[in-house]
Amino acid sequence: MGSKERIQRLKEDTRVNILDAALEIVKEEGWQSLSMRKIADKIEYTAPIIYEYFSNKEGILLELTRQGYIILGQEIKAAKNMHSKFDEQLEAMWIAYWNFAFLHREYYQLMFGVDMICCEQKKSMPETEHVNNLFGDVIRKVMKAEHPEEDVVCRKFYTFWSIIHGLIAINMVNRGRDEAMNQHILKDALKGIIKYIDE
Amino acid sequence: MGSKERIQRLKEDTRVNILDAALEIVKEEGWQSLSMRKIADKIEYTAPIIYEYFSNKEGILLELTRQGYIILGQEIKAAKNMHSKFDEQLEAMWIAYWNFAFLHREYYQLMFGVDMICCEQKKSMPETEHVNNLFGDVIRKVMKAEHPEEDVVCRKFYTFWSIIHGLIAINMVNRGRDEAMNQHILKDALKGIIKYIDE
DNA sequence: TAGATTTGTTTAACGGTGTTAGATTATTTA
DNA sequence: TAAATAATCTAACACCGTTAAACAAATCTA
Repeated sequence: MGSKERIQRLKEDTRVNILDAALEIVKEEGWQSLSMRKIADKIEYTAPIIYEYFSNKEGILLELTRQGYIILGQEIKAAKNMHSKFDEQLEAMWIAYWNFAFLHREYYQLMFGVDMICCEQKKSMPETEHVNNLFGDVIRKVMKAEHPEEDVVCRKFYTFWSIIHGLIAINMVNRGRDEAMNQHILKDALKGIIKYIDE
Repeated sequence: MGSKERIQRLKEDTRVNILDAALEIVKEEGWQSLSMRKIADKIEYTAPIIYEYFSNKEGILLELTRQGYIILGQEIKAAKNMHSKFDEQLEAMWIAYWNFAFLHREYYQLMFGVDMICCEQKKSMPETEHVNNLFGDVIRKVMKAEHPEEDVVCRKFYTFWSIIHGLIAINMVNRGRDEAMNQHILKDALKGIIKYIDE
């Protein structure tokens, strides 16, 4: 009677295999050339089988987006825990965000690419919310005011995010640029904004 | 014998028609659903005829990118000419950049979308260079140093660009957000960076 | 164990994509 | 008017996401 569960586990396996295969293809050939048939090839099935596990291609992308947010959340949390001062925490967290973008380039492109899909579904994803809250909490603590208005915290977060995302995006299209220069820009910008944060 | 030129003019016309049709489709349905056949439909030809005017789809996108840079360049120049002080010029230019992104959303997405094509060909496009120089010139003037190193000017430009681009990108995916808040963030960020520029 | 039922998987197809080669029509030239 | 050239289309190729139907394999039922 345990065979039910064994089979359930096997099914769960191919679900994971699909996601892994997709990511592997993207790493090799980019998002543009990810196709259902290629995924099927890689897991040694035919294409329609994928629809037993995901409702469509977007379903796969959405799941990978979730994976990305989970990884990002972990790495940001880890970076935070390396420091005790709030402003140092904040800086470390954004640097972790930056590193994530280049260490997991494919995830980042999927999660924050301009053209990208979803948007509505992404909003109602708890993993997204979680990452945002991680930043919100620390920003709130860095700010001098006792009970800063939620509005202002949100604005600060957006300002940060914009700067980092802009840096990353521009560095991704003009890729192969001077890495040292970028690190310099990043630290410069962070310092400037963190100082500027408690006005 | 003037008929040669008349025909040449007609050919030039359909070239323009192709580009116009493409842009119109994108405005109606987005970049995702732009197809050669739809363009052909709109100009009342069949698809293969387009290849008489452009080597492939990417050729069309590249030409539209160029158009975009020309418009952007004009609007930035116009904004600059409205002011005499250098720092005011710089602020106006970036606001013009911001406005371009939302006034010509499609162009902006094509020119600066993360996933996007080209990159190599875009580098060797004089129109791109021109826009960059417009900013470089003014940044150089705003800086206090007599002859600032080219390196530093470049870094400043990238910092600016990153911030604005990030703001725009994030505002485009989360579109329909509070416009007033964004204007506030934009002006805030600009003021901060312009002050910070002559360190 | 034989038959019925469910499950897993594939084949074949639809309508779409970018692109090319070849046939066809229209226009210009001699 | 006949030949040559230019303009345009038809048909096809190879790919894409997706679905319906057919098939095979395992499971359940009597």
